[in-house]
Amino acid sequence: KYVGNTLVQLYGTSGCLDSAIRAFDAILSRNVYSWSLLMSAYAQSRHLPGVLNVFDMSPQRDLVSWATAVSACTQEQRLDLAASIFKQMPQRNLVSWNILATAYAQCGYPHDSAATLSRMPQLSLVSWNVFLQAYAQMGDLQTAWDMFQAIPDLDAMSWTSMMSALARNGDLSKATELFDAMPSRDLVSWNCLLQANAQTGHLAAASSMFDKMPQRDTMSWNAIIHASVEQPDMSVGRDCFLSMPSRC
RNA sequence: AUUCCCGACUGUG
Repeated sequence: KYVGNTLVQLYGTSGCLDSAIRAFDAILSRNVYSWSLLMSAYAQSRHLPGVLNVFDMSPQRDLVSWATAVSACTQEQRLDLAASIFKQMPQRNLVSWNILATAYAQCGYPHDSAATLSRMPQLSLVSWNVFLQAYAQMGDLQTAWDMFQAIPDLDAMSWTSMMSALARNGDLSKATELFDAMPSRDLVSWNCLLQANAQTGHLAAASSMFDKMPQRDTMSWNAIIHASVEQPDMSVGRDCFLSMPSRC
């Protein structure tokens, strides 16, 4: 029933902006979802003017349309635009506020991010994760840790955020402890600790992780190749590079 | 049917 919208989404999320636009043009009866999906397609292709243009042309705008617009400004570091659009929103929900808090953090203002979150009447798990990341970004690992302990229903992002903060702070052993304690590990959590080891010269630990990983992507390969090249025997890095599949 | 249904927010990079 929503074949047209689904096509726009499919092309949009895979970065085929032109195809997404053609799919959108082919839709006979566009609804508010169609317009949002086209905005998302532009956002995925990092084309902020396109996002805002579609937003302006939309016959109807709902919370999601507004949220998509603000979020697109955020990824281009346009805090001024994000804040300006946020102020004009006719309604706001929890997600809107989460996006604003994310905007502050991503533009280098973790204190404003935390201040925003602390004024919110309700917090979701996403909010808590942004909160934790804001304190980590300020370098306040103690508060981040206290928050980590207090968050109900921690998810993979909470665990990886905390682990990443510890690793960035130079506490590789605590980061490793956290990794081992995680209820489930995904590619991002593996890559995070792999990179932490690789970037600090722990080639043995990095290699061991690399071998044990259930899946690897280009970031995993990049991390291990960089680490291999940083040590005296250059042939290790070369062999590693040559053994990398063209698609992974 | 504000409850179903196609869209928005957070982690490595």
